Amino acid sequence: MNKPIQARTLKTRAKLIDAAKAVVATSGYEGLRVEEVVQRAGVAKGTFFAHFRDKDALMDQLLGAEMDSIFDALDAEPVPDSPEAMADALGPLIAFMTSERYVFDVILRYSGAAGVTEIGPIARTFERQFRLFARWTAQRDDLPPELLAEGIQAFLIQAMSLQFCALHASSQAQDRLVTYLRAWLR
Amino acid sequence: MNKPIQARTLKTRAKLIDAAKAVVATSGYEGLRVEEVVQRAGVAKGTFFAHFRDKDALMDQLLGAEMDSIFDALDAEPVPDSPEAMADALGPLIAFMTSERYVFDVILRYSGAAGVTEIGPIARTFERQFRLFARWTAQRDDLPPELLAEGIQAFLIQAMSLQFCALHASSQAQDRLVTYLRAWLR
DNA sequence: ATCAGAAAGTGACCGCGGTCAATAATTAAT
DNA sequence: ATTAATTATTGACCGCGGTCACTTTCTGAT
Repeated sequence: MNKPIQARTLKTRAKLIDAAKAVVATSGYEGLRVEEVVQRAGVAKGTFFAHFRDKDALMDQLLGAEMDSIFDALDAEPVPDSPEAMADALGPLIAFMTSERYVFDVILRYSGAAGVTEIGPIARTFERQFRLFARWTAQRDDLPPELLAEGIQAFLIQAMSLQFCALHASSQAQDRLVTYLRAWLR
Repeated sequence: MNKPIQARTLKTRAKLIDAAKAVVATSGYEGLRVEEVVQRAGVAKGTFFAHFRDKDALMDQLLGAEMDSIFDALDAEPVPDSPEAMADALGPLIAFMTSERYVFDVILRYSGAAGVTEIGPIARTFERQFRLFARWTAQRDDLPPELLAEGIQAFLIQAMSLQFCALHASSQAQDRLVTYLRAWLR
């Protein structure tokens, strides 16, 4: 019933998030160290883990927020009318998700519900993604939009995964995605 | 030119692998600790890392070997003639890859070339998988088998990923895969 | 104002993956 | 057989994520 969140708590959490963003800005997501975050925030290490279950939970927040802003922009755009337009619209998302190998791994790991318990920010963005893709394919009558949307999700992951193979050059993910979508939405 | 591998080296490596398998048998892949492996093998910790770049490299070996034996069986089977038959044939692979969340994560992480440098056992099994799927779809004339094979790979990953979502019951991965394949191979 | 109980914060400590200078075993050349 | 060079092994040590018994701060009741 009564759960009065103390102002102190919000302040500390904000300090931690701000510090984390600053660290990411200079060292990247992979280079983030909890110790450095708490130093910048001016709190003890234990405090960090009172606010985040573990380091991944912080990543979940940071990456989820970043992806949310990307989806905000995507939701505002008109429905793309071709595989090329779709892949084009997904450019920013692809760029972010493949910006670091570590980022891609964390997002994949959290794309489903993280634990069995709680659904985090990243998992929520995958629901947004699903709804977006279902909207993009809503006017089709050959297959249900939900199925088409899941397919697009699968191909998007596939295209980005191949990005990290030594064999494939970078920034080709969009091209591969176009090939997949042409076949899937034909 | 001359790279005479000492007999001692092979013996130590075998001891490490055997010890690792024993640990996995009792504690699972996730429960494996390098310290316990070296204790069982009767060598020092440093020796482990002289034989494997890191813990993941050992996992690469272990998981890759396990998957290889699964593909040996798959290669011997006749080409499945329906989505149901395909999903059925993939049962053992799905069961293994989703046996532990940790296993699934490691396999995904190593499915592409691990580093830029070397292509490991797990990555090799994905090439086998690709060739197998291309063989399964070789007689079709609507789309190139390579593309169809990549699609099957994508949907297989998608089906297994959803397995780990809190929302979806277990052992449904095969059913989902059938739905995907019906649409993809229609 | 005072005090009890709850919530937030602290930092020494632990577990475990990974490193490296030193040492031991092996091989090849004389 | 002796020696020199190479290769394998060792274990003390480090980095970093995560824990927990304890202290400090807050809040609401009297």
